[in-house]
Amino acid sequence: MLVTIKDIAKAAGVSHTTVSRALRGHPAISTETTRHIQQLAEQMGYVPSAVAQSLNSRQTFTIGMVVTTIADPFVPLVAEGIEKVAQEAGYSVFLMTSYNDPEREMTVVETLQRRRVDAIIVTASRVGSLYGEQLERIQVPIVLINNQENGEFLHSIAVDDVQGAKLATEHLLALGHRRIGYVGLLTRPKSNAHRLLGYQAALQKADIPQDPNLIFLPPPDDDFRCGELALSLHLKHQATAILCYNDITAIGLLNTCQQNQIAVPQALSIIGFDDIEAAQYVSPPLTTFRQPRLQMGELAMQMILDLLNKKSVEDQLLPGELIIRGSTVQIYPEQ
Amino acid sequence: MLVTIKDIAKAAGVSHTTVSRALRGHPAISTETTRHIQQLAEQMGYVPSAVAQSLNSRQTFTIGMVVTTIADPFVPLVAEGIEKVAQEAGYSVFLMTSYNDPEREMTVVETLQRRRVDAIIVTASRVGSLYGEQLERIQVPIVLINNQENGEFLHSIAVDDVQGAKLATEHLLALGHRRIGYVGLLTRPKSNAHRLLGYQAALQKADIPQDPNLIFLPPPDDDFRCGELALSLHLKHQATAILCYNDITAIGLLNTCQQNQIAVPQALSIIGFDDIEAAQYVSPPLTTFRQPRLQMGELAMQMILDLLNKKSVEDQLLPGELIIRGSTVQIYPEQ
DNA sequence: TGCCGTAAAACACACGTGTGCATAAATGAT
DNA sequence: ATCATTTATGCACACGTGTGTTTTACGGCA
Repeated sequence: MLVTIKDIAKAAGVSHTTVSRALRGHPAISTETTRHIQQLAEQMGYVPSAVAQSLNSRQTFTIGMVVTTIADPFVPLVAEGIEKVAQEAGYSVFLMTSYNDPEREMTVVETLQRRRVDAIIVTASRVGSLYGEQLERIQVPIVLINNQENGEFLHSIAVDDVQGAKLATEHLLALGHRRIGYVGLLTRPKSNAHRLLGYQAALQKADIPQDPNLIFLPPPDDDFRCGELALSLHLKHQATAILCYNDITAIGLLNTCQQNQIAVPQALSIIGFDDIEAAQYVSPPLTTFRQPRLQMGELAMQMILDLLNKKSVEDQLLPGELIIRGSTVQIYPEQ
Repeated sequence: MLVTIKDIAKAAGVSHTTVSRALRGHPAISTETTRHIQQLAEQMGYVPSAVAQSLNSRQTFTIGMVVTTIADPFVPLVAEGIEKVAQEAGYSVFLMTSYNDPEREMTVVETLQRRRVDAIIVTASRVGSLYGEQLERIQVPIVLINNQENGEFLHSIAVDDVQGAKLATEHLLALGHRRIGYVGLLTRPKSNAHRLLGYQAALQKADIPQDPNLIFLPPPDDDFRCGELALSLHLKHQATAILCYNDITAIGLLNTCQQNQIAVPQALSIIGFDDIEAAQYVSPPLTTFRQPRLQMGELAMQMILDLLNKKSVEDQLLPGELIIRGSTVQIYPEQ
């Protein structure tokens, strides 16, 4: 059995109250008693029960981190940022996966409530949008990271999708491309709309007429597979460059190009979004718009801490950064 | 404030005891009262407090998952397996990262103890080996996944490193390679030793004399960087194939080859270990030994459940599978 | 009518920790 | 020497839930 403050009290010949106070350095306890009790606690290997403390204080120092799946390449670095800041502030993190499965989403919300988490961070999941009412009933600070459709009462951190797609498109324009395609994903309605918007804004600013054939929205499928299908933008519609919704899509496209003997970037420039780890390893290495994932996690947890301290917080729209690698190149004049 | 069973009791005009029993379907409570109370609980939005239940039952239905970093490409899929099985069994998972930093490792162990987790799973971290005594004192089932140096009192799940390296080497031998190099990592002493063993066993079985120059153990560094350095095995020591400690190392090597105009696999075959996601995206796609990561996570959590149910369990040494892709090829006779 | 058995619900306590208040002892002031 | 004040500690209760035991009420039976 584990050592409790009552055990220490018995050993020291005092009441458990005194032990409790001595251990937290309460001024009303004499220096000598305090020292003695602390020493005794050390000897007996006492470790306070967070469970009992939580029950008493109505704070668990626990947060729920909801993700669609931790295996999504976007998620781990965000999780790392969250966990790091949380741990430093004395909070522990519950990992909960929803798989975009309604049943599991229900389970997750119910579990968060049962566990009495102090706050919730939802990353790239539908939970934030679909279960808004349930989440709100928990009466706990909630921060959403890159969520689709955010409710107005929730706090959020997101990367500036519009700006990102705009920068990426402008990069391609600067390289001389005029027929630039966009591959979107309907499974991420909000950020897809924003990235499309950025793409269109860049074209418009450069006075390039928009060709609807160059916007490709494949039916919902594997991200990678969507990239493979996007090759038609090049084959059928003469795109010389393609902006992909994310890196997985871009890598899928890259892959098909290799199988079809289409030289990247010589024949086709490809640009991704996110800058996942794999982006730098493929060949050619992928030009992409980097999302500051670690920072997003850190900021989200910091925002939670501020909310718990009743500080006022503001939603953040982070800038991101275009990383130029080998998959984009100046268009050949003869084309 | 949240609804408690006392609130329900007041509303129903009974004692909280009756409510508690009614909610869990105790036979001593009349069917009518039970129905009435359950209905009331539903209406009032009652969600039981796991904290209070834990204090009372001395079970938290919580496990600690310790990883070096969740950003390690090996980890997320293992974590997914753990979380999935845990959630189905009513357990929640604390994510704790140690970063191989002694101070944080101490914090993690202490936190696990404070939180009164029912069990612990340690993945690819030193925590399992270095803090054996502290962990043991927690008096809780512990399962280690692919750990370095396992203590004898802990349970473990690991992939068969010897067999994996042997299969990989035999694959290269079958392709006609005779000068096969091995790049190891000193930061993972145990699995490195095992993989080296498998490599040597395959050579011996094929009656190939061993050349110490073909075994390269770079000084501790970034896994990727170690791969880059391993190019010397080819340039200085005429290796026609190189077995790398893991995929990151293999990709590092692959990268250098491309920068130095060395054709892979024509001039040099490369083989990795793990089969991380990126392995299939690089070009040429990487031949590698796949670790069943999802399954490892699931098995680990299942083992925990068995241990908690006092079933006897056995340490597992899983087989893995050689995935042949494009980075290995029949050696050219003229070489 | 009195006894007993049974059903239904309440009482009392436990889990481990923390806090307001009362109490006891020690100190100082008059 | 007495009272006020400070110092140090203990008591009682709270947090929300669960369980062994007791109480209450009711009906059946002798």
